[in-house]
Amino acid sequence: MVVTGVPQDRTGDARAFSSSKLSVLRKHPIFCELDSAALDQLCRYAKHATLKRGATIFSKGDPGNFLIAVVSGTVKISVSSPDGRSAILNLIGAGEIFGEMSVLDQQPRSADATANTNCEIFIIDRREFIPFVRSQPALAMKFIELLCTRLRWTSDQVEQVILQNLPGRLASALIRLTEKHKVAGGGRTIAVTQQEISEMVGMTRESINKQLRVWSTRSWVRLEHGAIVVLDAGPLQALAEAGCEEDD
Amino acid sequence: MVVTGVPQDRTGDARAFSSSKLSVLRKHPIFCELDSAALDQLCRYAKHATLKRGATIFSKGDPGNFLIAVVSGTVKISVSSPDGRSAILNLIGAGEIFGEMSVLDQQPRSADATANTNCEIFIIDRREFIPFVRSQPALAMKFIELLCTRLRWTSDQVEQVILQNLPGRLASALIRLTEKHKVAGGGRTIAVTQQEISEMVGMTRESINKQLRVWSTRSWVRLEHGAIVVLDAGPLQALAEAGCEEDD
DNA sequence: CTGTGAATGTGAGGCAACTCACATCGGGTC
DNA sequence: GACCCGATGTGAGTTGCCTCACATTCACAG
Repeated sequence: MVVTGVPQDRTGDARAFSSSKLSVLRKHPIFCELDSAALDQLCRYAKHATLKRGATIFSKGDPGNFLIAVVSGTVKISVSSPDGRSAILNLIGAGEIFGEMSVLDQQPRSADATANTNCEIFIIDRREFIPFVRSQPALAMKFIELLCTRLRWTSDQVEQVILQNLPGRLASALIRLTEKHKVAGGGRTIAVTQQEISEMVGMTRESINKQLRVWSTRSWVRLEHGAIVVLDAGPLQALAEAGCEEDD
Repeated sequence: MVVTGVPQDRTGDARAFSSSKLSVLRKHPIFCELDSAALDQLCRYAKHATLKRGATIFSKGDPGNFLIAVVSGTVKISVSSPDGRSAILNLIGAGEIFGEMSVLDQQPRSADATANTNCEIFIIDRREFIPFVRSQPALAMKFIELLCTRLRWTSDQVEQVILQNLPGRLASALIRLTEKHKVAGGGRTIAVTQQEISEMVGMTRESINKQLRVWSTRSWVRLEHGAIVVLDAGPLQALAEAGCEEDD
């Protein structure tokens, strides 16, 4: 029901991870300003787990009893229709947390979370976490910021999907993804498959592929296996902002 | 830039509104648990204003220096593309608040807000409000809940727009709107025009009209001027959950 | 009760994106 | 290196929704 097919902390010794837990949590923007004592307490709550690609972390409709910090790998947040199509709402990478919404508002999970690659995660239980938040007032403000970030991301997605056509949506998605992993320099590699992009923008893989091919002949992007490299963000930015214009 | 073409509190006497302010704010789920002293303080911060239909409250990209409580009327939260098409992200009715996101995270407005009907509103400035929130720890938790509600609403919208076809999207939108103004009883009237619905689901008014006509012949809905009455939510619910199925 | 503008109703024709049906490529594993 | 499977590339035919171009109805102001 919770983490399926996943042995939890095979060492059996929680302290074996406590130093790495500390260093991982300390780096997270949500927790980085906590004092050592608080971080230490949080580490004791955090349970370590490893997941195989494809493992279900939670499903839409589940009660939301825990939040998750991703140590390595990526997690896919998605919803799916009865006929098998699915929409990717977000991809959560190393150093990010997710699943906080249901923990905070006690409502059921609003989407599915699955391991998109093999993953290493920390699980923090609601029963321990909520009192912890109450004891750390600054943490509530951090969560407000996090929720605002999520809301902006999701609103952007609505805006694109409703207002833009294929080239515009794809360009917007690429820009959003390059901005997420803010790396300096011109060529930004986005580690997603074309299938994944297609599920993020709500169009078919075939259509996405054809558009990307066009752009690759113009050297706006380079296509690799399991990745897209944005070579020239300029024209893509222009397309993303144009709303529903031509691509040619 | 802020409230355009709007005389602010024409009486010139803030106290003339203080009792009504109090009664309005007290009713709001965000503020209802505050003690009288705190509510009183909040009322002193709240500036009263009336807006004509179509008035701009804020625009996408503006700095977010105030939050708004709607006393009467409805406010439209929308984004628009350069070619004039627009997408409605939310409709805010009497008793609700909006514009909190930019106030909380200090980022620019992510959408436009305009008076969808003549409105009466309270404006609360960020400079006064943020210290107030910090002095009322319970209020932060309330805002976390509010943001979670917004996030669920917006995620739902993404899900619908990506996964569903016209009948499914329209059905989902109608269900969501009936649930928002939770009124007991079978026939629920939704006070929106077909144009507005079309901008919420991202399809043309013509397409929406044709679908609604089909449903009205089956007595699932009744069409009125500026409103849609849901007579039988059952089949609509089924369509909304079916994802991308037929409507017949 | 008459004019006016917003909201609604309806049809004909077009096209962007989908569906389906493949071929190809790459990176693993045995 | 032989196999396999997931990812990518590509074309031909189909369709759901859009576009455009109107008629009609309602609400309200004068």
